[in-house]
Amino acid sequence: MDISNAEFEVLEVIWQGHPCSATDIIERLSEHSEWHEKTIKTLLNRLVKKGALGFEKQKRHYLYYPLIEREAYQHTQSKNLLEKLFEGRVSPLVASFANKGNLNKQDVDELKALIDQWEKNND
Amino acid sequence: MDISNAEFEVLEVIWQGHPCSATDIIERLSEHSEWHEKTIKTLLNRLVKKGALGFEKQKRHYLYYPLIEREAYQHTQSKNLLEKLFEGRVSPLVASFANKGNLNKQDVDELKALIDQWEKNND
DNA sequence: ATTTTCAGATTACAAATGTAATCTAAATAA
DNA sequence: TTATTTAGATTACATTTGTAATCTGAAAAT
Repeated sequence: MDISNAEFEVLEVIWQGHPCSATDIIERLSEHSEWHEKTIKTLLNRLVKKGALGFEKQKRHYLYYPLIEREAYQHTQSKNLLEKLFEGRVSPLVASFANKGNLNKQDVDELKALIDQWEKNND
Repeated sequence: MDISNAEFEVLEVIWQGHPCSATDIIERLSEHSEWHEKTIKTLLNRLVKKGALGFEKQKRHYLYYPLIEREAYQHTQSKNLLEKLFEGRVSPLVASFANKGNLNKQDVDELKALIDQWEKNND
């Protein structure tokens, strides 16, 4: 299932709180985008057709909810990128950030904590 | 400049060794894909039009070379993904890999080395 | 009970993408 | 020198994506 950029924007607000009506979604998106209501309806339809969203009929409008979790999506997208560009491994990506001066102390502290945790679980 | 998946495959083999002729590229790609020669020519044209490839005329065929570096492409793509999915920070991505059991000792060792290096440069 | 409205369904249409086939001019073969 | 080959240029066409407009039927208003 391939989710386009525009579709992703819609999914994103649904992940932020669901189930929710189309009106809801349109309202929430209006703060970040200039999309026409009709555009958003189209994207909702496509997401349903792709199996990324489900809905329940409620009188005459629908309540939508995600059929894929944000974490799962994050992970598959990340894996795809790493496989495409970094032989599937994380450290070259981190190295690339380090080399460009795009790592700060907070990032490094978090990485250290992750490593400690990993070592606690895998000794 | 937006490079499609198919175009990326072509760029990838050019990064692996350039300058190179279309014939060269077609030959190298034939080991990994079933693309028709004409398809590859189309992709070369599109990459040139997009400014991702340059070429020099050589008698009647061209020698192509990349106009963007792989490292630069890696980095912008990585940043885009992180901004889209992880608030622009690397550690949540690493955390996601750790949580899925997708980190091994080599990865962790490399990350530790990166951190040491970073701390040496930023104390 | 009619009319109006509005949610979702269907249709529209241009640009990008995947995947080639055809055209054209120049180089090479005969 | 004429015929043939062939590299790159141009054209083709279906699908996906961005961005809506129109249609349709049921709910709400009068």
